Amino acid sequence: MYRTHLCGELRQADIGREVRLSGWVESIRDHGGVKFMDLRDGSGVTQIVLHDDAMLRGVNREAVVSVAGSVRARSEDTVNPKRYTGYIEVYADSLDLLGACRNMLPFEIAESRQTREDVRLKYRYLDLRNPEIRRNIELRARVVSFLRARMERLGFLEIQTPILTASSPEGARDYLVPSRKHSGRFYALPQAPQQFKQLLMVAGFDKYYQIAPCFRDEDARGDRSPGEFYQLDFEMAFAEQEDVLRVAEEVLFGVFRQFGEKRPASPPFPRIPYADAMLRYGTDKPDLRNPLVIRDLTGFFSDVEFPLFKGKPVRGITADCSGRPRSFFDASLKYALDVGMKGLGYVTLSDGQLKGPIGKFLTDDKRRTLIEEQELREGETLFFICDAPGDVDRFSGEIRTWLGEKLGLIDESRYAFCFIVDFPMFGWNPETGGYEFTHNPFSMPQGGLDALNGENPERILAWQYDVVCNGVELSSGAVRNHSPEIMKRAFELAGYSEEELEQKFGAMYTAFQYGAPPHAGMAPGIDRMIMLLAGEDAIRDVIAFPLNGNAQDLMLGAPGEVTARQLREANIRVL
RNA sequence: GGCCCAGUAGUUCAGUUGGUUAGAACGCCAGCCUGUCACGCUGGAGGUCGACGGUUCGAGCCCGUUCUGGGUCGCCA
Repeated sequence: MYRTHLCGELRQADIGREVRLSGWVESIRDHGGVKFMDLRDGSGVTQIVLHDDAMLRGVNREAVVSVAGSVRARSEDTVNPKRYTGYIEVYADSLDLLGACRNMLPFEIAESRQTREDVRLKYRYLDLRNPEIRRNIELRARVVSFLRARMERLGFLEIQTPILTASSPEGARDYLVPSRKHSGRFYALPQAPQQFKQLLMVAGFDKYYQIAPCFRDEDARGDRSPGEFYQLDFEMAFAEQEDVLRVAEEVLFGVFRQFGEKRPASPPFPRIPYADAMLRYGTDKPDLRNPLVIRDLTGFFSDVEFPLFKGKPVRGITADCSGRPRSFFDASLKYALDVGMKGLGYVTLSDGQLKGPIGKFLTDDKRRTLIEEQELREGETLFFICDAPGDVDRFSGEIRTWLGEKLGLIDESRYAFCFIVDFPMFGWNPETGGYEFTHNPFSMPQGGLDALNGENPERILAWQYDVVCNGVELSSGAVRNHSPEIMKRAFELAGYSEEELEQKFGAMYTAFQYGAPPHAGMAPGIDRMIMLLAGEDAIRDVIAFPLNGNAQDLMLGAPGEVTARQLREANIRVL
């Protein structure tokens, strides 16, 4: 009744047809005797030609109308080659106003991205009419559909896990839901389906996945939604680290090849041990498109009389800065100071001589050694980063990224994936004076019980891994600890008694005593995946109805106040 | 919670050293226009300069407080 075709469908082959189109009025160009209307729906835009003033009564931009008419060819000098439908137009015989647009628009649909974000979010349904935003949401739908198909082809079963669940003692802040029937008690929304998926392994569903909503009450970032986000959560029984990484390679490469505007490198993705990543890239989420690497120069400087570097770790980054003016090096120093470094030294190999602020502290012998060991070529500059052991890696990483960007070394045409593996299991917390889990308490320590009993805890590695793409952390995962004995000992090292372990993770601890298979998994973030695929910088641009940075829904007004009766029923008194 | 930036018309912004009636573009309203496609032309309406307080003869502009938004750090096992 409302339409025979979509607005983006009609072509020259349809000339002569009687059609009916429905959609939103994108623009009206009134020339007096003849009027043109662009009619838009999700598929595209078609030009309508009208001659009757009465037809347009009450019709303005963004009103919803239905037009019946005939498809006609455009004359050669009036075609619009910028549109697929630009070789035809629809001569309107009648027009029905289905939904008037009564209010002045809060912003121009086509330029909504230039508008203040809080206004966009308040009228998100208008923002979503913008084809640029709509494309992201369509992309998201296709990606999710692809992920489901691919996971199922690999033999995974999608299982929904509860949204109303128990508060978990570790990790992020929970969203709490008061219980009506149990006064003073609370559900929590899941931060991740972690425990459920592991219990599914115990139950014998040996390949589980889910497009899983996750809820965490933490502050937002550009690449982190406040409140809620989605993960491609999966878990495999009778699997070790390599089994999981191969699934991740297949799925991620598949989705990035099919939907990405850039070129993903083929699997296998590099496996980089955490310690190497920190040394070579200064971060555990390196952007491998940046060819610069960090070298350890601590040994080289150990016998150099240079007070600023005395007794501290030193790192070096070699970059070709030839042709860069003095201001470039001043800017590099300014950046270093901005991020909290005390300085940034460098030497440049020029006419076979090392020139620059640090050069004069080196003997001729050391200069030769430096040039040879670092394989310095004419015109290249070696930057020195020196700071406290806890800071030097991070600062080196900042300088590596800055140099890569400023020197234009980042290859924007590709997706560079890697796995970071071999994360440390424990870290020393000077405040509590004890060891604590650095990542996930459910991870299996490498070396198992023997390592926990024999090794220095700080040297124990976990079967724990991250997926990183272009410097963005896409996922964490781990081989899980499925042995009650090992779990007990691991928690003991982190300062928990068996009673506390049972109290906090009772269901899992008990379940693992009834025959638990070895299992492993991960959970790539869907929102970040779409962000990379769509080339967006803000995660809100790939979510249909995102919360703002303060975790508010400006459209529906959440969080909002509730009635006294609702509070009474929930057994809540507001302070 | 800390730090940085921004709040002026529906939207995006300009606003000089503190000085007459706060401007522009787009949008909106009215009129004209038979080939536009970001149509064009003419005219018009539209402002608590985020709020409060202070300095001053005089504040959009200077000072203080506060609110809102964006970014960032903390946080995110």
